[in-house]
Formats: sequence, structure tokens, C-alpha cells
Amino acid sequence: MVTLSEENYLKAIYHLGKQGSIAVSTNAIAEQMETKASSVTDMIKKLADKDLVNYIKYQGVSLTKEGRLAAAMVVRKHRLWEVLLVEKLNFSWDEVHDVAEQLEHIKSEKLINELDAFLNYPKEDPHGDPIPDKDGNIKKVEKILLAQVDAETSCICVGVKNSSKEFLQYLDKIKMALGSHIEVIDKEPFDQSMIIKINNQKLNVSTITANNLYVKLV
Amino acid sequence: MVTLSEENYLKAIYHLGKQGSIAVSTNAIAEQMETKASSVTDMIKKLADKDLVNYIKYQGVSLTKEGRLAAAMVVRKHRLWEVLLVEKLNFSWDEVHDVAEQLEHIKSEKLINELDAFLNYPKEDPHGDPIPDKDGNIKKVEKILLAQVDAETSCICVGVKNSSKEFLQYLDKIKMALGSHIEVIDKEPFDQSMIIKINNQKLNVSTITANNLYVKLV
DNA sequence: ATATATTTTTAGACTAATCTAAAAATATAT
DNA sequence: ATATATTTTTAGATTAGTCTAAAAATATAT
Ligand SMILES: [Mn+2]
Ligand SMILES: [Mn+2]
Ligand SMILES: [Mn+2]
Ligand SMILES: [Mn+2]
Repeated sequence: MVTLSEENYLKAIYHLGKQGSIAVSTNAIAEQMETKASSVTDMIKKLADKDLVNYIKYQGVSLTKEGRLAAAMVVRKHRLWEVLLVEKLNFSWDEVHDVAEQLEHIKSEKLINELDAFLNYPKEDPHGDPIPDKDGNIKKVEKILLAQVDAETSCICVGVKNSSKEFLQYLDKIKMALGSHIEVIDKEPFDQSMIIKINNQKLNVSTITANNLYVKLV
Repeated sequence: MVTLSEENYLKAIYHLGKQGSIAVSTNAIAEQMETKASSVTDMIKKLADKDLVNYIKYQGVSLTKEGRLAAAMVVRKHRLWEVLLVEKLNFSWDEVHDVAEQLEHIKSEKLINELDAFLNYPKEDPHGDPIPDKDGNIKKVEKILLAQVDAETSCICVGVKNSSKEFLQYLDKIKMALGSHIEVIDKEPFDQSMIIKINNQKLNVSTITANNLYVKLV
């Protein structure tokens, strides 16, 4: 049995080191989870006792095979629930996260697999993030940050790096959504902000925005 | 803020005294929740501090207006989730309870109201139990136990009193479901067991069964 | 290489929810 | 009405998860 709190730590480690395979520091976990480092150390010991993480004192933690699968299942659930909320229950992409944080801890294999089928086996969540399959595997799609795109180049919005309510609502305001066609017209030499064309409208986006939007070239 | 554990106690009190309006004993709650009486006393004090229950030492507890609404919302969520599981996610009526026990604690008003709409405002759950509305009101339908039905009388199965996996699976086996038309042929004078006709098949059901099946006369 | 700064761990305390055992209150039976 | 049985509460302990403050280990800078 993995507790709710343990699941949250596993997920944090999963997100911080690429799928938990590289070691992450106590402080990094503490910051991600908004707890204290001492709490993290305590929990790491419990996870190590359960063989869910590899832990060497003062050297950080990584996920074991078992821990990685457990973490991937939490992420799978989180993202599938987000799809249900948006596709079937009229939630917008900036409203789903807090509810999904709760739903990701519901324990029922049948439930999650039926949900997957009901939603037609989606490959991505409403923020463009990949949904792990039953075995924890994710489809790696190459995507780059908008900031990396050269002038006079076209691309399509495929994800967000920052999925805070504030950023998502800003994107709504400028009518940017997953699938939006973006034409990079130019970069302002002064501050590197980008002049882009979207929905036949020219607009200027800051480097902060350009560094939080994933795109693929067309 | 009402904790998960507090919600479970409120629900138990709600179920034991008609919607929590009549006082229920410490031991009754302990039995229902499979805990010890001392734990119940502790929790009752917390609920009383939060004005969710009326409590006089040694005299049992009843729900306050606020407590009754909180309990009704848990029941509402439990039953709406059960409908989703059965109607959309291929669960059978004997599989839903444990998952609904978890889902009933998810906190999101929008979620539960969207779910209600998505399911087309169901009035009953898969076991024939009424679903409280947003204000906690339930539609009282009169239903009687099959055991109360006289010989040579027709009725329709509308609910189960006992919703254990074992009983529900037995009902599946004899092809009894909500909506099934039942004709009471006779009662066996020896043991009060009933000879009924269902789906044009005659069969005999024990008094235990007859005392756990709700029907309405046609 | 040594001093200083940062990170991590340990020690000890707190809260929520539970338990066992004993004490107190209430109910029941003669 | 009194003794006995039952129910309920209290007292004290335990576990999971968290915290603060101090100690220990590691990293960084001169
Ligand atoms: Mn999310
Ligand atoms: Mn997401
Ligand atoms: Mn149920
Ligand atoms: Mn039910």
C-alpha cells in the first residue's frame, strides 16, 4: 500500500529527474512540494524502506523500477481525469488541475482503464502533456519552446511548460490554444520579445511567454 | 473545512437516524463505521465543536442543519459517482461501492454539478437509492419490502435494502434487477419463503431475500 | 587548504485519528 | 430500591505526516 502522501512524493521525484531516473535533491523536492527539507528526508526514508526509491544519504534520490511505475500511474490518472473534466464535464484547461490533484489518488485499476477507453485512449492531456500507458510508457514527441523558433518560421502550439491558471488564462485572452497555428514574424532585438501572427492577428509576446509555450515546426 | 474522516462520521449519522434528525448512539455509529466507541466519542466532540452535530453527553448525537447538508452532499456525490460508474464506465452494481467510497470525498462543487448534468440529473443510484439534490433534498418514494407483499399480487423491483456484493450477485444469478416485474404466487406456510414468478420463471426466495428487496405495487 | 556558506539530516515536538483499559454514567432485572 | 449489566466517556498510548531548531555533511571561495 502506497499512501496519498507517498504518491505525491513519488510524483515530484518523477517530474524533477527525467521520469525519476536521475537523482534529485532533497531541497528540490521540498520546493516542488512546498514542504520543508526535513519532512522530505523523513518521507524519503519511508519510500526507501518500501523499495520505491534509491537513496544514499546526502546524495539525493531516484526512483526504483517499482517506484517509477507507481509514479507513472499517478501521472496517468491525473492526466486522464483532466481529459474527462475538459472533454465531458465542461471544465476549461485552467480549472482542472486542483480537482485532478485529488482524483489522481483514487485507487481502482478498473476505473482508470475504463476511463481510458471511455475517452478513446487519449495520448495527451488538455495541456499537451503525454499520458503514460498501463505500463507507464509515454510517447515522447519532440517539441521546442517558441523562444527557439527563428523569424519567418511557422509552427503549431502543442503544449505549455507553465500550466498555472494565470498563464492559461492569458493564453485564452490572446486566443492561443493547443493546435493554434503561429507564424513568427520577427524578434525584437531590444528585449527578444516576439512578433507573431495568430488567427490572422499580429501580436507581441514576451520572452517569458515564449519560454513557456511548446510548439512543433510545420 | 471538513476532513475525510469527519465526512464519514456525518454520513454514518445521516444513515442511522432518518437523515440524522433523530439521535443515534455512540455504539451504533461505532458498529456502522467498524471503529471503537472511544474513537466515536472523540470525533463527536470535534463535530460538535464545528457545529455539525448536536451532542449531549450520554444522550447520543443528531445532525445540525449544517451537518445534515454536509452529509447529504457526501451521499449525493457517492450516488452520482455510482451512476457514472454503471452508466458510462461498464461497472456492474456490485462493483461500484468501494470506488464510490473514495470518490465521494472529492471536493469540487463544479465537478459534482457538471456530473449531475452529464448524467441527465438521475433521481436514483444503481441500487434504487434516491440522490439528494443540491440542497440536500431527496424525493421520498414509497416502497415496501417484498416480504410484505401478499400472495397473488404483482409488483416491480425498485431497490435493495442490503447492497452487499454477495446479495447483488445472487440477484444477478436469479435475473432480478431494478425494474423486474415480480408476481408473488404464494408464501410457503412452513418457512414464509415466497414462490415468485419473474421473467416467466417460477422460483423460490427465502425470507432473508424477501426482507432485503424493495418493491412497489403495480 | 582552510574558512565560510549551503544543504541535508537528526532530535524533539505537534496534530489528527485511532486504539486499549479503566472509570463513570445509564439502563435493566430482581 | 438495589445490584448487575451495558453503554459511554476519559486517560494514556501509538502512528503518519508535518514542523522548528540544531548538528553534521558537503560544496564553494579565497
Ligand atoms: Mn495538472
Ligand atoms: Mn495537465
Ligand atoms: Mn454505495
Ligand atoms: Mn448505492
